[in-house]
Amino acid sequence: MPELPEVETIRKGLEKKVRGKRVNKVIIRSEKAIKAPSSPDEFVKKIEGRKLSEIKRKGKYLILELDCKDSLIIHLKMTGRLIYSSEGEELSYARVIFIFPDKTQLNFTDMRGFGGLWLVPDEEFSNIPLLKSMGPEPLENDFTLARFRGLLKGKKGKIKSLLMEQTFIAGVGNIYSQEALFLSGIHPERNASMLIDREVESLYNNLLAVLREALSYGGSSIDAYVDLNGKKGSYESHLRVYGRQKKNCPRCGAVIRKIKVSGRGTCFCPVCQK
DNA sequence: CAATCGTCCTGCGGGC
DNA sequence: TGCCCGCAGGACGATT
Repeated sequence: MPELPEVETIRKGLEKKVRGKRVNKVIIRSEKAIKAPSSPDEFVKKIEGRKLSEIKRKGKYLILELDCKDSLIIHLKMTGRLIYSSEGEELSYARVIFIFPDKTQLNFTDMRGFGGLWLVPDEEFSNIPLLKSMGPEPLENDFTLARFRGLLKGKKGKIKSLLMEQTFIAGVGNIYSQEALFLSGIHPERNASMLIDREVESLYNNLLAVLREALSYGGSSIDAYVDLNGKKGSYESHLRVYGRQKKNCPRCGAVIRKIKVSGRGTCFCPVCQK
């Protein structure tokens, strides 16, 4: 499931491969993938002939600005992929295809079909409430320890659920919330209001560290994630607790446990994380 | 109001 | 061994 490091890897790929290109043709194979506008025909008409300008990211959303007032928003959810290929490739898998004049194309594929594309007026994002209420970007310079402390103030929920809330911090999901908590020695079910100063500082440092580290490896290929060239990330073999239930803790050797936190699978070391 | 639950979907793997 | 049930989960809407 692509989180910040994976989506950012794709964003960089898009910047390199498709930024500045004009979209000659749009093919929709799965109308369900088009979330806005309600008419897929309108989606096609508004994009064909337009040029892709800036490629941005907000949390786990990709924002492809067109050379008009509209932006193409993409969320990959669990199994969505964006694959850049030469024209004609990947056609049988793709739900939506964007074809460029240089005989290349951008394919949106999505096995489970939770992902989606929105074409919305620039910066309005009216159909996507979360884009308006998105929390701060953890890897930006203004995300300081003081700001993190401020965000936590008055928060009462389980720390792991809080980390995954996109309105709290942008782009953190099930993988990196678990990794950051492990590195900080904090049990995922601890109440956010009960963390002491030292733990908050540790969590801040480790969250940033694990996101940066994963980004440097091109993300983790959990589920279906690959980059724009169809290449897997290489961080999944470095994950310390995610998906490692019943295996040994890399730090103390104890058996890693798996529990449900707010209905989501969560791995942790019962010895290291208190 | 905040927390939790069900929903969408389908490939795969844990468990019998 | 082989098969199949249920797990996997981001975000949202409904519910309590």
